[in-house]
Amino acid sequence: MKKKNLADAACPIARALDIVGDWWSVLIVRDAMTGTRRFNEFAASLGLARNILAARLKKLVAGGVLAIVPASDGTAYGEYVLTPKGQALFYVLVALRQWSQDWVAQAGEHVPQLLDARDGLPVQPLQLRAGDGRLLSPHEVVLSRT
Amino acid sequence: MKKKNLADAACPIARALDIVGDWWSVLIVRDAMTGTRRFNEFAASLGLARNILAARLKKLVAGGVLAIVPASDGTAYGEYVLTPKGQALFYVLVALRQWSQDWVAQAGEHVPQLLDARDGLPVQPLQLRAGDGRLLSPHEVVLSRT
DNA sequence: CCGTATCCATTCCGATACTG
DNA sequence: CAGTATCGGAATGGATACGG
Repeated sequence: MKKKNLADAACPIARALDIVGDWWSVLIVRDAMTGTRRFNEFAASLGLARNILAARLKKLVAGGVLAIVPASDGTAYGEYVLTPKGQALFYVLVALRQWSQDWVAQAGEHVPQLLDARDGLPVQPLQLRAGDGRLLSPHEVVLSRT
Repeated sequence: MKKKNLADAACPIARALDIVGDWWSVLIVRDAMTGTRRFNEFAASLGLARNILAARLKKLVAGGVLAIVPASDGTAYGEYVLTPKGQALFYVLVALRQWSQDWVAQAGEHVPQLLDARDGLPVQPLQLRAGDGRLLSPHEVVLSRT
């Protein structure tokens, strides 16, 4: 049987997973946010096979997360850059990274800092706020069934 | 060749993906946050095969995201509940859901509301703040290379 | 340097039948 | 009700060779 298609699911979380629900796509977006732009840069940084990198890039372009721009230097090849839609995934990566640091921490690892591009100050953790502005912890909030 | 193992990757994002990097795991956690606890409840809600549901639940338990508690009613079977580590994934789901609603919106859909469990008020979007308290947009911030 | 094409192994997923 | 066992098809992923 065919794999289930989440693109037209009722739940927005499920639809998001249809675009970035796999493994490599998330890491590609992560690398794109650090300035990686070229095919071989992605391949070298991620260490994945060229064919599946090509497939993932194609899917991300089709999903509107990445776009191919003509070139920045003189070369005839395109570069993969994040669209605004792709840049908006930043919050997802921050949340994931924060969760991992809080709960999947590894001994003696170098924690990559999240920095403000202008002043270099470390960014504060993500925070959920209720309508009246007060902070919420996860167990105070309910995710309604879709 | 073997699939690459991200469990001991240097990047916290990659390590997180080793636990919840697949499709169904995210949806299982989402359902767990809405109160789903029993095997067949998950199976019915997600519509996935029983064998892979069993495998995913096992992996999530091994990863410390879910725990099996004896029973809440009288039955002899266990129930799957989120650990604190699993509850902390709430922020990731909120970010993902928010991104999807902002950028992958579907016409005429019913948007599931995110509510404060106590007063029922809708929750405000996730916000990133710099050290001095001001709001940051994604393109203002740099995710440093890992 | 940027991909595509091919081959192969592994994994994922669905359907179903079966056991306690 | 809660799984386990098995099967087949599809997708994923790695290695490599090839053409633009």
